[in-house]
Amino acid sequence: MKEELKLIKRGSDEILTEEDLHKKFESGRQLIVKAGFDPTAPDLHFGHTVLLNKLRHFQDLGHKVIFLIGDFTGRIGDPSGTNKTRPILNSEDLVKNAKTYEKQVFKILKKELTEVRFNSEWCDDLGANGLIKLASKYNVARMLERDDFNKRFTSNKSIAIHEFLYPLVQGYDSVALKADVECGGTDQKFNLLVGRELQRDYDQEPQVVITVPILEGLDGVNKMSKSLDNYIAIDEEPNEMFGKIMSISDELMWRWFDLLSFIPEDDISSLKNEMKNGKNPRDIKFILAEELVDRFHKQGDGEKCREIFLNRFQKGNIPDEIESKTIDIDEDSILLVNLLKESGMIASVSEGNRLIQQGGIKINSEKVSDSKFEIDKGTENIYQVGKRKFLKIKV
RNA sequence: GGAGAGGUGGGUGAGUGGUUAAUACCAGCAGACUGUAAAUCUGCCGCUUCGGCUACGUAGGUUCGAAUCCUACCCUCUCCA
Repeated sequence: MKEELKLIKRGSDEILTEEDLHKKFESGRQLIVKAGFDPTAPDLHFGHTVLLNKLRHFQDLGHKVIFLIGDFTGRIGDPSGTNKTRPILNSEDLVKNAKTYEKQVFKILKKELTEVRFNSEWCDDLGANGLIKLASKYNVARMLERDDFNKRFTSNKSIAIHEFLYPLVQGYDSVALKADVECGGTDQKFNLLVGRELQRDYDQEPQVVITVPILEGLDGVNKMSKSLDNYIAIDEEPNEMFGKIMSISDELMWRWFDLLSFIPEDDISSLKNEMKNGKNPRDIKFILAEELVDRFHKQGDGEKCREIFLNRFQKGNIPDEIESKTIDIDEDSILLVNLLKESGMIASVSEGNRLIQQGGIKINSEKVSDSKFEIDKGTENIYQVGKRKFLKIKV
């Protein structure tokens, strides 16, 4: 029993309440563990995996995970401050997104212990009456306990009524599913707790709320999200993934070790010591990068990526595998900048000229300094833009 | 229903008739350096057939000249009811 608790506690921010969780474990039955996901963002990234890992832990203990896609709540829009109206997805898109989710999610979760559900299943039937009834279970004073609402309320910023519905509906999901446990990011704490309250109202045993920390994105400051473009998707190409991990700051690296790595905590501490004693932080970052690439791709891919990485940057070598492309032209020759634009390596001719000026463009490892450089028809060369964009182009 | 504030380049945000393709910061990109795509430093950061062209919510207008003034419209926010 103690072991179970320990596993769940690792990497969790809060467990509300631990005592309740203990009791649920004691009961010996299979628990229903719920976690909600946005229907619009099927690109799972590292940030999501903090939560998914936690769910996986429950599965390792034999419990059932409900992967809830909030298609109904998605229409409301989470009151996360910037609330833009979200597009209402048609059922076709929903099915498509769900499929994409499933494809990615099972890299972490066990299929046989996972159930994918949509909350429109029960929310659509709720109707106006049901919604009003649901709304009557909670009150404004309690809503305003939520930090975000509270801030906006006291500073006279607008809070739309429907924003109050979001936590309610999310909480109602827990009622509908008879959830025993709900996991979510720390930013979801309030919403998760509403679920607990509502279940009590519906004469259910209240769910245990488990929050996991929010992972900072590549910039090291903001939370990882697609819209900030500071994320690493879990189905990202191995070398790209490896490189992106290497690009995080040495400081952020430790945070990622804590939240993403499965390396025992003691080993992480000794790595910290090694760095203090002069070990190159890069080599420690390699450990993290390899572990994560291995996890989301094939075992051993991480090592390959490291070799390629070293090769490319230490020796300035050109990678072994380069995508190739053929561009047709009418004339006998084409301006280099135009060719690069055609191939999609650069966005505009102006950008190309700038890059040439700054010495950022190479052909077959030769730096180009002439912005009027022409490429003859019938040639095939390796073009390099910056340090990591390579393309073999046949003209 | 009444009163007010505001919409500027990817973001934040200056600029209130003329060296303003538009201050600054952030992000981004390149280069240098480092046994990291860390940190730091430097440069760049609308598009272009390099003559220009298109840009400051939208559409008109005033003017030699407007992001800056006028008119209408759209949108966002706040306060009072």
